[in-house]
Amino acid sequence: MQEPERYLSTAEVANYLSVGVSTVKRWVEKGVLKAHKTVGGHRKLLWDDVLRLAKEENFALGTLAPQASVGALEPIALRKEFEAALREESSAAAQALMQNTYRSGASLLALADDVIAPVMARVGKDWQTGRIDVCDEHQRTQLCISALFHLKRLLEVQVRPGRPLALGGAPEGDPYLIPSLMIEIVLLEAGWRVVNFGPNVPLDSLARAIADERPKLVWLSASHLEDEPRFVREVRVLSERAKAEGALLVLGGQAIQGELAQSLTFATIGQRLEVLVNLAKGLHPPPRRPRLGRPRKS
Amino acid sequence: MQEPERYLSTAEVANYLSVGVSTVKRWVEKGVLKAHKTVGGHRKLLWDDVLRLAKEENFALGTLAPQASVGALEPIALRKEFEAALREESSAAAQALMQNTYRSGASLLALADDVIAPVMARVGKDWQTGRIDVCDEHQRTQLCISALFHLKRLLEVQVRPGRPLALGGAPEGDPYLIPSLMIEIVLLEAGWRVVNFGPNVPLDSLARAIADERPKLVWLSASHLEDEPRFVREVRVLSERAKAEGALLVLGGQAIQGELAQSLTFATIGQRLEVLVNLAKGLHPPPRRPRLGRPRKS
DNA sequence: AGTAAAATCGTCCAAATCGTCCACGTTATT
DNA sequence: AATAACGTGGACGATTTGGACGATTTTACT
Repeated sequence: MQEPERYLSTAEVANYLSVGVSTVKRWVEKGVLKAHKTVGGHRKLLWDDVLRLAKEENFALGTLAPQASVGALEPIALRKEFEAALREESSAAAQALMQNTYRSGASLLALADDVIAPVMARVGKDWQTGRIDVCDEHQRTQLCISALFHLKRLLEVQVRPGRPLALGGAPEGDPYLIPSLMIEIVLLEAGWRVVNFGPNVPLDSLARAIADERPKLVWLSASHLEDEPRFVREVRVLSERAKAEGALLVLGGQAIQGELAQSLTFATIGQRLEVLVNLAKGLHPPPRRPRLGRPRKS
Repeated sequence: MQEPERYLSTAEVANYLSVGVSTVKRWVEKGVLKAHKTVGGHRKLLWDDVLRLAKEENFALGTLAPQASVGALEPIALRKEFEAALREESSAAAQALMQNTYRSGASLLALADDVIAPVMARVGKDWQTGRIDVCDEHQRTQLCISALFHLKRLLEVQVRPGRPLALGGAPEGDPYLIPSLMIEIVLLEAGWRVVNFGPNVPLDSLARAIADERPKLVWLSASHLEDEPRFVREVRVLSERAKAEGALLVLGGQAIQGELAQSLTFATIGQRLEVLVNLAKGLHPPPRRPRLGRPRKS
C-alpha cells in the first residue's frame, strides 16, 4: 500500500534541524526550503525536502527521526532483508528497504557499498556457479534496478543551480545497468548534477559528450570487457581528452582488476563507491552554510 | 471515463490534502471549497475542485489519485511535449507527463502505443542516420526508462490477489529494455501480475521459468536478433513447451517482421501493444473498479 | 425490508501556527 | 577597536487547526 507522503510542520522541522521555528519560516519565504501553504497560511513541508537539505548542507541531524527508523543501519541485517525481498520477488519490499534507509537519514553510499553491491555480486556468482537459473538472476536484477530507480527519484525532486556536473556510463560491450545507476545515486546524494548514459557507451562518443557538456567528473564503470587492449587504448585517449577539458576521469568496476588496473593507475577507484565519492568531494567540496548566528542560549 | 464525476467525502479530501477533517468542513463552509450536500447533510466534493485548490496552493500532488476528470489523450501534443522533455534532459518533465496522463484517467496503452513508442523509434532512427550522437540517444533512452519505472511504480500499488500471471522479456542478444518495460506496464494496467526478466533472456531458461511459474501469458519482445535461424528454432520449441503448460506465447518487436514474421505466424502481434492487451483481455477479463462504501468486514 | 457497522455531521475547545517585532551573536567593513 | 550588516531565536496577540463528543446518515449484508 502506498503511504501518503509525510508532511511536517515548521515546529517539527525546526526541531529536526535544531534551528528555531522563525528560521524555518524565513527559509521557506526565502526559497531555501519548499513548502505548501494551507488556506489558513500554515506551512506544510515535505519530509523529503527537509532531508535533502539536511544532507546537502551536512547538518548535524537532530535527535528526532520522524520516519520509523526501525531497522538499524546494520549492513548485515539489511543485506539479509534485501536478499529476502529479492527471493520473494517483492519489489515493494525492496523499494521500501531502500526508501526507509534513505529516510532514516543513513548514507546511501553505505547502502550501495555494503548492502546492494555485495548482494548483487552474490546473485551474479550464484548464477555463474549454477546455483540459480538465469531467469532468477535476471528477475532479481530487474527488481534491484526498479528499486534503484525509485530511490533515484527521491533524490531528484529538488534540483539546485550551481551544482557541478558528472557524467558517465558503462563502456561498449558492457550491458550492465546497476553499477552506473548506483554511481548516479551516490553522486546525486553528494550534491552533483548527473547525466547517466547507461550501458554500452562508445568511448569516442563519450569524448564528444565531454566536449559538449564540460563536466567536472567522468566515470566509466566496466563490469565486463570484450576487448581489453582496445579498451586500454581508448581509455588513454579519453583520459587525455578529459584532462584537456578540465574533467577528471575515473574508472571502476569488476573488470578493472589486477594487471589491467595496474596499467591504468592514473584513475582507478576499484570497486568501492566510497572512493569515488571522496574524490568527488575533493573536486567540489559541499558548500558550507554560514548557519551560525546566535547560538543556543546557556 | 467510466465515472467522470466521482464524489469525494470529506475524509478522502482531508487525506489527500494532508489536513484534518474538521478543516475540510470549515473550508467548505467558508467557500474555499465547493461541495454538494446530500439530503442528510453529508458533503460531497468534486475531484476537480480539490485538484484546483491543490494547484493554487502549490501542493505537491501526492498520493491518492486514480480517477481524475477525464483526459482526452492528445497524441500529437503529448508527443511534442515528450520530445521536448527528452531534448531538455528533463527527467522531471518526462515523469510528470506520464504521471499526469495516468492521473487524468487516460489509457496507458494509448500512451505507450501513440506517444512513447513513436518518439523512441524516432530517437533510434535519428541516431542511426547520424542526426544525433550516440550519447544523446543513450541519454534519452535512460530518461525514458527512468520515467517508465516511475510510471510502473504507480501501477504496482494496487495489488489484488487472484490475478493471472504474465512473464517475458527480450531474447538473448537483445539488449533493449524499453519494449519489455512498456509491455509490463500495459499488462499491469490490464490487471495482470507481471514478471519481467528484462533483456537478454536465454530461451531455454525461459522455458524452465514457464514450467516453474505456470503463467497464462508469455511475451518475447525482439528488437534485435543476432541469429535468426536459431531464434526461429528455439521459439518453436518454446512455443510447444508453453502450450504444454497452458500458456500462450506471443512475439512482438521490430525484429519480428517480413519473412520472419510469416514463419512464426502462430503468435506474432506486430508492434502495437494494443494487440497484446486485447489478447490478454481475452484470456482474462479485466477487473472491475472497486466499489465504495463499507469495507469488507474482517 | 430490516439490521448493524462504518462514516459523517455539527459543535466545541485546547494546542499549534501565523505574522510581526526586537534583542542578541556572528561576520565583514572601516 | 569600533561599527555596520546580517541572520538567528524568542515573545506577543490573532488566527487556524485538528481531534473529541454524541447524534445522525449512509452503506453493505441478510
